Amino acid sequence: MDNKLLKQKLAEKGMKITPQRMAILEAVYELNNHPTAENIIEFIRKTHPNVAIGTVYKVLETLVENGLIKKVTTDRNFMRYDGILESHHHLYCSNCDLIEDYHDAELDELLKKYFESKNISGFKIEEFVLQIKGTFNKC
Amino acid sequence: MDNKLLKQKLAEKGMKITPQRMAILEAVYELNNHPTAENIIEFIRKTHPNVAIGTVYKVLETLVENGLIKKVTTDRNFMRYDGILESHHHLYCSNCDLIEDYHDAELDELLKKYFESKNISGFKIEEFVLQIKGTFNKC
DNA sequence: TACTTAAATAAGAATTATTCTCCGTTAAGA
DNA sequence: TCTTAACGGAGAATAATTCTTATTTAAGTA
Ligand SMILES: [Mn+2]
Ligand SMILES: [Mn+2]
Ligand SMILES: [Zn+2]
Ligand SMILES: [Zn+2]
Repeated sequence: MDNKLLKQKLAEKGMKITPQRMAILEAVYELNNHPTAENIIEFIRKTHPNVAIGTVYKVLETLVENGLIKKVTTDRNFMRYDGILESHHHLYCSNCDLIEDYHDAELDELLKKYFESKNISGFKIEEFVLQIKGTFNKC
Repeated sequence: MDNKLLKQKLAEKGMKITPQRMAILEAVYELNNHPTAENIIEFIRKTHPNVAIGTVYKVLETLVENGLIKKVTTDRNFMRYDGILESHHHLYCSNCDLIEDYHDAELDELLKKYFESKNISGFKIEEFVLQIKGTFNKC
């Protein structure tokens, strides 16, 4: 992804544009399989050897708050991040740490319809994420 | 839950029966809103003041491995646990740390049917967990 | 019931991921 | 160019979890 676009994404959210933010946002996009902070640090070190670890965590938090990336939960004790904002679900591998995207507009529609009819009392739904747990044949 | 039943559950899995394991398993059942290790430690301290923290983590891991409890993922940096084994989904509150169970056999059936028709190539599904994010009116 | 032993626990150190603090630097508007 | 609030670097601090080692115990066996 080119710098123009990265700058634009930050600017759209009214965020100050800094090299660190651009590098970290780009890393989340490039490392497309839900990278950890660790993965991101390793990646950006290649081009930005002196970015502080604390900065990476801070920037990731800020990017999440501003809706430029999302957190992906795992049953391990570290966080993972996702640069894909459009609604999608996740295939979690039971054998390894692989989390694959599962895009399915038909499923989204099905869920949306289902919960429109069936409204949950006392709760206002913002979004769904279906965790699909299982194993990949390749694993 | 009485001791007989707790013992039985451990025995069914071929696990050695210890007071610590019984207390921790009972705590997960009693603290029914997806307790953290911290919550569990606090709870069992009332009756078992000298259980080591390391033991709690170890036992929780063992209970998960043996399929007596499940982990519940959050976007915070600690794990939560669930004593309810039957398929169900979760309402995550965006305002606080509340995670409420959402049981819905109709939805389970819908998902099962949907993924039977639509099979995901190269992936064998074991279970679904739908994360329903939003806000409770009371929050 | 007493004996045996592998497995489990207590205590506390160590590790890991993440957050915080403080001070120097910089982006962006005037 | 100047100003300044926001940002980032360095490293200490914290919080959750894991590891290590010695001691204890559950549960099978004689
Ligand atoms: Mn994704
Ligand atoms: Mn639950
Ligand atoms: Zn795998
Ligand atoms: Zn709430």
